[in-house]
Amino acid sequence: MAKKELKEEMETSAKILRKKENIINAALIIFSQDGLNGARMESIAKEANISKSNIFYYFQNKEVLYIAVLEKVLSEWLSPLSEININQDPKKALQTYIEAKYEMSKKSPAASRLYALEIMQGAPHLMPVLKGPLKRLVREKVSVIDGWIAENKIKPVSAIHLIFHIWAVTQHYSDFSNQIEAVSSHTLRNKKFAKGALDTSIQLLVDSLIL
Amino acid sequence: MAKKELKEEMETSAKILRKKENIINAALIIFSQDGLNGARMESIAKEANISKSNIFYYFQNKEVLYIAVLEKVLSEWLSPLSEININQDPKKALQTYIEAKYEMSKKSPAASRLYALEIMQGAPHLMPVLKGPLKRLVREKVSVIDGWIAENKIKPVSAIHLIFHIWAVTQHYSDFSNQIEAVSSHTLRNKKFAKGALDTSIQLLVDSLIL
DNA sequence: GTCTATAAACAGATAGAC
DNA sequence: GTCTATCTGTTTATAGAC
Repeated sequence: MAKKELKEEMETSAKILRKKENIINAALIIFSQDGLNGARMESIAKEANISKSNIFYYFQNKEVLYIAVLEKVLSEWLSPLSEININQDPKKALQTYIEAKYEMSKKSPAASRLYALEIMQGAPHLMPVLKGPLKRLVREKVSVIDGWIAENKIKPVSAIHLIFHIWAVTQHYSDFSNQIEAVSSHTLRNKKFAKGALDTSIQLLVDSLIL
Repeated sequence: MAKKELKEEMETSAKILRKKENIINAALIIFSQDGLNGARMESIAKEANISKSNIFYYFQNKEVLYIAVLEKVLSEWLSPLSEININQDPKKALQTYIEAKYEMSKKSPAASRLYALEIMQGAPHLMPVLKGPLKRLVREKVSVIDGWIAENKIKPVSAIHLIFHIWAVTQHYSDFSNQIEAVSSHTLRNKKFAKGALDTSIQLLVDSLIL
């Protein structure tokens, strides 16, 4: 019966997705530590609690798996920027954006590291996204910020460099947490320390621009 | 004759150092792209224009070479912070520090990336330096900045987070140059763009603190 | 679908000629 | 000192039992 077959197919499909999801999550942890070349399929298998060959049942090869991990990470990684628009209050909009970036870095440090590794290695799998959708998105937000300046709502500042500064800081507290912890004995997991980091960013990157 | 032998030994030694230097420079390029595990000795050999086995004549194994590269990078990487002291004018001192960090990132992007990769992978070879000399250095500079605040020379700010913000930005323009170039079509090699980056950092991280 | 066993390719390191 | 050839251990990927 067609209806039953369809239901079974959906269940199977959902099951496959869950299995793939499990592998992708394990792969994210390993790839984010060692990069594409440095990561070992054996380590991913161990992390996922399955056999190495089982991974190859779901993913053709290492690179296909890597790209699947990147795609999962990317969508959520670039989304908060989209929220900013010209009708918002500048202080509130920028503050919300920075908070969202901090929140993501804290929630998904592995995703942050993987993104950083990919970019630092020349973004071989990501360059089209950077040059296409991300570039358009940034250009759009630059004109929003320029609009605020033109309306005398914030002090003059280079919009694109402001965006880069925000990216720099939020990425740094996540990716360099080892150094930060070694030097200061704190990480973003410490609430007071996290508040200090965020407050300093707001003070330097937002409040300093408010007239 | 003793004098002649000594001279020959020194020449040999200098020659060995030059050879080692050549290998280290090639290794820096490869390690900074792929990290310790991801890098291939074959790639380093090719970059150095010698055979793979020749590298092993000068360096016992891959890790010894990696540590030699790290040591070369590290000394110059952490030095500019030392210059800051309480008797300087705050604006000038911070500005000079930021300029020095930008200059280094521009001059040695590979060194910057290698340092970032090592930190992101848990700093297995660098942790003692971070927890020892770097931590002491930072603590010292925090008290310099706190001194400026106490003397009402700059606005109140979290000194350690200010330092982290400066590190974040200078590291970012170097390590994420691929993303920056993809998005903005410029790099720090473009003088006008580099000036825009530096000016924005000074505006946000220094001038905003001046009373 | 998942596993064990194994093939095939690769990479670090060594041996030995020159 | 530098190279080519090779050894040895790993690692990706496949074959085949269950």
